[in-house]
Amino acid sequence: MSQTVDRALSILPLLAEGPANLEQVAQRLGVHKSTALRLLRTLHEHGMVYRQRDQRYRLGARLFALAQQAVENLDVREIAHPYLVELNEKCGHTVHLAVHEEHEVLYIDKVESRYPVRMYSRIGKPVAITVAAVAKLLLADLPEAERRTLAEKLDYPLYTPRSTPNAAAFLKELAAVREQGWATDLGGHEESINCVGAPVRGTDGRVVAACSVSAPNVVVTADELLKLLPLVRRTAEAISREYAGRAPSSP
Amino acid sequence: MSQTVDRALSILPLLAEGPANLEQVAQRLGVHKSTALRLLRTLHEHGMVYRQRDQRYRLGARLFALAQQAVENLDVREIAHPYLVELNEKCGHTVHLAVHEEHEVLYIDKVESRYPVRMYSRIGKPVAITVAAVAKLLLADLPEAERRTLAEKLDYPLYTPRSTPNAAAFLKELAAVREQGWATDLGGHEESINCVGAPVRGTDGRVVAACSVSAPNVVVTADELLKLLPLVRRTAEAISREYAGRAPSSP
DNA sequence: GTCCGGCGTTGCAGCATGTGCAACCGTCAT
DNA sequence: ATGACGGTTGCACATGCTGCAACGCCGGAC
Repeated sequence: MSQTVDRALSILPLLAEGPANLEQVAQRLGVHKSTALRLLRTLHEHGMVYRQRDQRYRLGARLFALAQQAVENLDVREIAHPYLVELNEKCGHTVHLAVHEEHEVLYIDKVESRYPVRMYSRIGKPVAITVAAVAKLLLADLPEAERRTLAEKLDYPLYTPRSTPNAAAFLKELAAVREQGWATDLGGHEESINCVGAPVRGTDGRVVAACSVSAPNVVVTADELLKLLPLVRRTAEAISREYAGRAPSSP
Repeated sequence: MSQTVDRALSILPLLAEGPANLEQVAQRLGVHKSTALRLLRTLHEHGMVYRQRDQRYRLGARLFALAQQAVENLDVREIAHPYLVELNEKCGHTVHLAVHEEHEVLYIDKVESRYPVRMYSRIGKPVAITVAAVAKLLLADLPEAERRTLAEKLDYPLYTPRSTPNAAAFLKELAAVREQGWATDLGGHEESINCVGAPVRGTDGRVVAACSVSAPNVVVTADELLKLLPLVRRTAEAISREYAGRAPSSP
């Protein structure tokens, strides 16, 4: 729409391929040297490009700083919330969103079940890290070394007979979760409650959050809850797209 | 220099603080809504900004992709080379540049000593990972869990009586290196050869490479070599600045 | 040492292009 | 229904971007 800006922005992907000098830039843009110079100067003033010793241009530090700041200020909860509400409207059960932070996994959002029977959980509360579906999803994404170290540090309380008993079992479970891209907790925390969850991923594919649907046996059986898996996964993927900024946007 | 581009680029840091709608952007830029709209549209076409469901604007995925591609295509060796040559001209000894790659530490550049006595090493050759100064620098920067796992996997060949004997000693050495920001190898690989090295860091502070100066006892004593430490560190810092794109650039 | 070629830089005249305005539209809340 | 709000469109004006040509600097060739 704006020619000048259009040209200036076209320089960036070009420089991403590697350093280039003024003439190369001008040529690939199809403009006069002086035009390219002014564009590059403006980009330079904003720190978007950097001038090497040999005068060639490269992408600048500001670009990285911006990208980093943007990620930091991205609020998964804000973005995810409408999707969680939608998910709740479709299935009626309790919906959770959780993140991994400082050796803990925390609930950061919750949409209450529309059934009279509700489950106990609170936003900001750490989850049962060895059994919760969301915890498995978040920890399964850690690099192998960190996963092992963490697994060995944890306690494995036997909330129920189906709780994860020890580090070996936990690591095996995490490997499975990592592989399949979803997770469950079938009565591992409270005998009568089941969950299914799926990961929310950022631009780089790393898991930044996890969402889950939970319901007590008295409302739906585990088998029936598992039928919701595709819906949960689609929701998580929609959040991922919006979070990563890839969704098709309207005109 | 270019008003339009200048305004367009000013939008980015503004959006990095968090999502904003058209009017907010227009207001903070001090321009008419329609002007801001056209700028945002252009940015949008290039994927630099993303439009959320609620119509507000955010920084877009392209920005992250660009930043990532740029770091991938950054060639440390190319950037470092002139600095290594300069370092060699100042001290006369063999200068090495190494990176950490796939469980190995590799020499990727070398400037030969100007003294007749030279040391054996080859570009592309893996370094003695448990003793070399550059290896210590690169491994010291790994996250604690990975460092431990790696240290336990390694063999500790006794090249000399001063070689690192085992994982515990190695981890202790890495902790010291991490703390002090430089490393040595005093006869740990070959009895008569000493090295001092310093890390090259990227924008985010992570160590991306390490450079070192090596010299045999017959040319300079270890004490004398250590006197070069400030010079080596300054060189590594200069490379870091250039690599990270922070150096003061000429008009 | 001198010349030459390449590349970045500057000043300028002309007009393409970006600008602000005002009117229009869709949505939401009252 | 009605009004307010925010995004969108078309347009006339002049701003500020464009390409040209001339200049200066550096580095290599001979």
